[in-house]
Amino acid sequence: MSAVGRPTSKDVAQEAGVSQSTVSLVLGGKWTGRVSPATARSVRSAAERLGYRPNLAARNLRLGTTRTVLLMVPTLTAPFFGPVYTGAARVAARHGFGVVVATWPDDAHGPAGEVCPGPPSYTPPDGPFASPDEAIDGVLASSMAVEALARFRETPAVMLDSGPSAPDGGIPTVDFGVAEGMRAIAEHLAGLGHRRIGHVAAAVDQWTFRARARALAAAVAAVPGGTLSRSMCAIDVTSAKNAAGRLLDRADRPTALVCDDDLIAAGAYKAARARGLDVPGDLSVTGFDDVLLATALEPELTTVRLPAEELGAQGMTALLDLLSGRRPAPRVLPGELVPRDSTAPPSG
Amino acid sequence: MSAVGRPTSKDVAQEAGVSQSTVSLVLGGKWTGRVSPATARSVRSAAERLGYRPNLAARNLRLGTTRTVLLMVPTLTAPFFGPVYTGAARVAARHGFGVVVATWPDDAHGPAGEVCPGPPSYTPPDGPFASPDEAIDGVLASSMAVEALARFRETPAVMLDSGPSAPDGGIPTVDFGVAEGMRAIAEHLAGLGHRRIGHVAAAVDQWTFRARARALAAAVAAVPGGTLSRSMCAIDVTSAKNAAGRLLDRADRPTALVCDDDLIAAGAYKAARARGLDVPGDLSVTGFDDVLLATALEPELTTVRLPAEELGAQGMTALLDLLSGRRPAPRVLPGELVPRDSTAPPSG
DNA sequence: CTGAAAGCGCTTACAG
DNA sequence: CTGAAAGCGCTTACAG
Repeated sequence: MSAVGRPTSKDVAQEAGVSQSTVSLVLGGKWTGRVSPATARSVRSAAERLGYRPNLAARNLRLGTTRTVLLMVPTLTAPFFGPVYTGAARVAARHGFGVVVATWPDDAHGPAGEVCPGPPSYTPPDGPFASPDEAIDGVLASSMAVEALARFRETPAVMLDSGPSAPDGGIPTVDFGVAEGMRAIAEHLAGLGHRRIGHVAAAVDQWTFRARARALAAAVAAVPGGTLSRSMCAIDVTSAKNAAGRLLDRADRPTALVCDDDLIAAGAYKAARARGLDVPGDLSVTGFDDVLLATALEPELTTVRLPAEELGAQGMTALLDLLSGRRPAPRVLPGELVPRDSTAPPSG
Repeated sequence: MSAVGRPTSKDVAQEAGVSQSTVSLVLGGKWTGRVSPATARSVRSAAERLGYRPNLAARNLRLGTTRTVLLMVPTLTAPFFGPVYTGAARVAARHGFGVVVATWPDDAHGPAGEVCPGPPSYTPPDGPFASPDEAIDGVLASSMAVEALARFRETPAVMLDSGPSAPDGGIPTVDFGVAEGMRAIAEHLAGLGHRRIGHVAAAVDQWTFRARARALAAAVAAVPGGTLSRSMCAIDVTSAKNAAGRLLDRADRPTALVCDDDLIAAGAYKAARARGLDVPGDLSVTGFDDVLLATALEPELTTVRLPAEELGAQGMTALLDLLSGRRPAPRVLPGELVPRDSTAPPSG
């Protein structure tokens, strides 16, 4: 073994008394019929003895491939994206790929000028140098604008939860059946007898929220006597509470609040209780996504389950297809209505 | 530019009419005083024209470093670890490092035999080959057993939220002041007049939970007349509800339930309401962590705020120190009691 | 069955 | 100020 640092295949070769190429053959699993079993055994044991781990940079350089895929998500702080990662990583692992996560830059940059004194200083070189996370074979981009993919012009990519792409040679997509989900909610509420619906909508410029708003509007319009009011908010409890409150303070108060997200529904609960309104007795509330929170709330939330882990898994499958030269067809994962205890017939 | 694939520095050199080494010097930002400004300009513009991006594998191989750090967390599905990543990534980015995330293997492997037909098949080579995520300079390991670090024997590592390490040359650590936090909760409850305390404890073999149990037991023992009962559960709402229920059904029902985690507290709320007990009128409940859920619940949860993002940031700072040859001192981030509406004096 | 050699695309002495 | 060359540690034809 060389004087310093990790052992290389050369060190293993020397230890085993064979050539470096033989080591590579054996440890790469391509030796059968080319290397004698006895030699193979001795190589393996030498590698073991030295604690040999191959240098991935060298292999990647030689192979021109990294067997690594980048998953881009808006944030890891929202409860939705953990499962997306989990699903993607599971499928990737089965095919010998790794997944690295990147969040939008603004997620990685907190308020300026805080935190931790005295780390080593490093000035990134000027010039068009890549950040470390770009040694990848492909990218899985979730819940983003198509334009944001521009920097990956040359990289095989699949878009997740971003809406259908251009029909002509567009990027492969995997989406949720958001419109069907919203329609199911509207029909559920209409079936209970609700007519005055309020939409507590996320003020986030993403396809998924535009699709939700569009679908809800259409579905309510299809209900005889159905009316829709809307209030926008950020995806946090306080903002949602305020937005829901605005709807509840109207003269023609809605009997049901359709929320764009489970967290927003939590805010709606608060707005209701602050006004002495019982959920679901005086007001029905629905969520969207079915994250953990939905069953932690009381009453448990009627919502639409979006299979986030499946989104990651299907997206990774599509990307692996793409990397193998196939053209995956667009996929849509159905959202499923999960009726729980936050919806009931309107009172009075 | 070569017939196929991305342009290399050689292509840029040819385009600019200079040598490859000059390109490397210029784009690496090490040219001042060694290359004429005019040449530098022409190199830059050639690189731009060709859309040149350096090959990271080659650079890593040459430099023997990847400027990438691995963050190991138990799961990304729990709301706690997103912020840890965010804090770590923010500090890393400031120093030109990237962060890749790995979860415990069991997080990446769902139920067998499901999902997605027909992806390209790949059999990982036998032998001691690394998975793609191991081309790293160091590791940040959160909330894990020290033993699990064995595979990183040779890799600089910092342990997060895993308890103090061996005093002699142990791995650097960043921990939360979990014991102080638990003590603050106990004192808060004692101050309100509570004596019969129930502990709804996470049945998870991690330092942080052992420390919570130990600290709570000691703090309750220090209260005159204080008694502690305990019930264990998994960290999910249903399991927590059952465990809390067992405590509430005892003859000497506790007047306060101390929960190891905010999600467990949500289960405790449910157990209370199922028995017609008002929180906090009939029963005080406390959580731990202060995740989003804490303020989504009603009443809002009295809990201990653990600065998860700061844990990631401080951990990364320590790791960068370590990579620079310094020995970071162990750090403890204080947990802060956040009194909200789920605690009150005991009734009767 | 085994080994010598080329080459992936960089960075960095070294020579001029 | 600029270029030719070595070498990081692999994989894979190719020759024997």
